[in-house]
Amino acid sequence: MNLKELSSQLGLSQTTVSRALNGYPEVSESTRRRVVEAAERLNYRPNTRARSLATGRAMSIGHVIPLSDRHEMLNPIFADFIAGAGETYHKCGYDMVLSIVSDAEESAVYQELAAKRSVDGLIVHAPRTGDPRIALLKEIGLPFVVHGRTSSGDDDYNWVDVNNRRAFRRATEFLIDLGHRRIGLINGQETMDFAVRRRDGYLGALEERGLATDPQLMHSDEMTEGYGFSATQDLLALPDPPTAILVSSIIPANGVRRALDARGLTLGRDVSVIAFDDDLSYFRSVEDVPVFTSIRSSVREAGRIAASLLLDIIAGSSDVPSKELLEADLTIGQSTGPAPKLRQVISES
Amino acid sequence: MNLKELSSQLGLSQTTVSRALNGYPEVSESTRRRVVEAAERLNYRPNTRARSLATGRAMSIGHVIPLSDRHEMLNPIFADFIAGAGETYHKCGYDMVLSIVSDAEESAVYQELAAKRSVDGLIVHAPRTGDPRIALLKEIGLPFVVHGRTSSGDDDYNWVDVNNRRAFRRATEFLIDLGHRRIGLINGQETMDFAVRRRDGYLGALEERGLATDPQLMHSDEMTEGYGFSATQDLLALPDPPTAILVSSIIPANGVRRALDARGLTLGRDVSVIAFDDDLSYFRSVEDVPVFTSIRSSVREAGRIAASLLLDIIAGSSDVPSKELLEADLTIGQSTGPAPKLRQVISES
DNA sequence: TTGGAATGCCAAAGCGCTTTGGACTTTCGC
DNA sequence: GCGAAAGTCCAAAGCGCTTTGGCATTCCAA
Repeated sequence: MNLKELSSQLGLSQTTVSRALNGYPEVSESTRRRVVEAAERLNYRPNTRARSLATGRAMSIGHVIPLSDRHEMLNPIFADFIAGAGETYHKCGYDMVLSIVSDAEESAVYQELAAKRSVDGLIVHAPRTGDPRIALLKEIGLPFVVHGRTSSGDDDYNWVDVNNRRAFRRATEFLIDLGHRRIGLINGQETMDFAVRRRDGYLGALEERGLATDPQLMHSDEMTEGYGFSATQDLLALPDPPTAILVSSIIPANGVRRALDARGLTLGRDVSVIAFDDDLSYFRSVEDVPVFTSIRSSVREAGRIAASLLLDIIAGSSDVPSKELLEADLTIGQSTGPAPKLRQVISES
Repeated sequence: MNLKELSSQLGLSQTTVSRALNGYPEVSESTRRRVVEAAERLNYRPNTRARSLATGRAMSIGHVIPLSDRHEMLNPIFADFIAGAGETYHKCGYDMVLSIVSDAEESAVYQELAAKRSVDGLIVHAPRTGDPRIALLKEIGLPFVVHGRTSSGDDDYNWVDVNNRRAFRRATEFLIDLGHRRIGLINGQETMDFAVRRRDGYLGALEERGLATDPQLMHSDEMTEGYGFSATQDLLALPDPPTAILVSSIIPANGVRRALDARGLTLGRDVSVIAFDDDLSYFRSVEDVPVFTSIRSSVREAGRIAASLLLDIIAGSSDVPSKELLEADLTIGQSTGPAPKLRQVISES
């Protein structure tokens, strides 16, 4: 069923049927009703490819998901982010086209998507510090929104990000207030911009409070469960191990807990842990008091926001560059408590 | 840069340029080289929408990901599956269009994708028992491949699935061989077909070995970390608790371990655990001996297979219906050991 | 030489839609 | 009663590509 057939069945011109369906004013209410009813009945939907060709708008948004070269891993964060973005697209009649490519191919894919005109805009995932993609995309001229930021001087692009620095500063201060003096950091890969900001927040709080920083307390890698486990093992093996650990994601945090359990240490008593929680659906706590004290920010919500920002930009109804900084909130769970020494003092008094 | 411009720059007709780029024989090698070189230099790519309109092929595959109505959750399995499928599409010049929709909208979305002609085929995720989508898609007439199966009588469709029944039968037998007599099952939602097959495998092994089955030992729900935790708590609270637990995914398995730790029980000694491991990248073990004894089957590989099967079907180069049953292998890790009583007997002798 | 196949190229139609630029009819103010 | 202004509809062009059908030219066997 196509427009020609439909309009001939209705005894109307293609023009009128098209206008009727697209809500143009120059068609009478009675014929519009007739057209809409017939379209419904015959299950007519305009062919997207033809429509796109005629309008020049692809009606779809590209997401290019980088696959870590070293490990071929797909960060679970993407799944939730994309779920959020997808909701928005669906509401606005856009499609989402997903390319999963290795780092090396990534810029070629951007070029291609633009040249082939198969998307009207792009979401950029997982920006690195000084990420060359931003300059590339500006040159290409396709509207884009970055999930995260990149710390090169140029801030003239659209982004949606969590206030990572502030979040980690606050979490660190919270631990310091609890009496912790040696605090470990199990960070994400510090080629990623978000990881750098988190480290900055952590270091900033330590310095401000006059505490020593120690490279031995700081780990950085891809945020897997296994990494959380082995980094914690390393931290606990130090001559002067930390009494608290800051973890960059809920997934390695599971590994942290496993390492503590293996050592017979109790989470929240012997070692305090704060995790950054992207509110990944399948890890959401069921308990009244969440397992982990965490800095929380819904990555799905970020997806929704980034998507509607991008659609606004494409529609021309948004000032550019457009930036959105989301705050994360600190939720107290079972995994934090006073530093052990302090705890002793308290119980002795 | 479009075809008209490119061909006028080359002083050739659009026909010839198009044929040159698409590898048709009726163009001389020398002009073909000239054309290819110019296209390269001017960064020309055919407009996908125009090309699709002309050829009638959308050159993209739809994935409709259902969002659980109750929890708005996105199963992390999808991420890895899609990563695998994406690789295949990318290699073959196809795009992947992703729709994330709530259960209720799902069939409407299929109808729409078909009527709008925006995809050449579909992958069906997470089939339920007697899933109505299969009949629907047959009626619609769009090629499709199901990831998993559905147990209604009709088996006349394309699918890629893991041999869930066999996998759970083997895992159960393995535990029985270790002396376990009461074995818990922490299954996925049993509205899902895969979960039913797993339960069947588990029950089949018990019955064959003459062991009693006990509904109290069987849990079924969405496979979150929290569910693994609370189901384990319930199991341990039974008057006659299980000495071994079979878990349907690595994610609730983390919750299982947490519950055991909380009770002061040691994984693999006090309670044995086997998890079904979809080989989710971010949970892959780093240890030499994996943490969990598991039945493993790469869901990413399943994605690759399903995608290339679908492309073959679209190309007409595959017999239909086409079915692929993948076997899962049992990998012995640290989480299993002889049943506690037996262990006593062994150490006393 | 010459007829017939290759070879190498092109003009134009067509994919299914939107949109431009009328054309015809009705309504309305004066 | 008449011109202007709405109101309602349509034919045809055009989006950028592929593909059909055909036209020259060259090559070779007869």
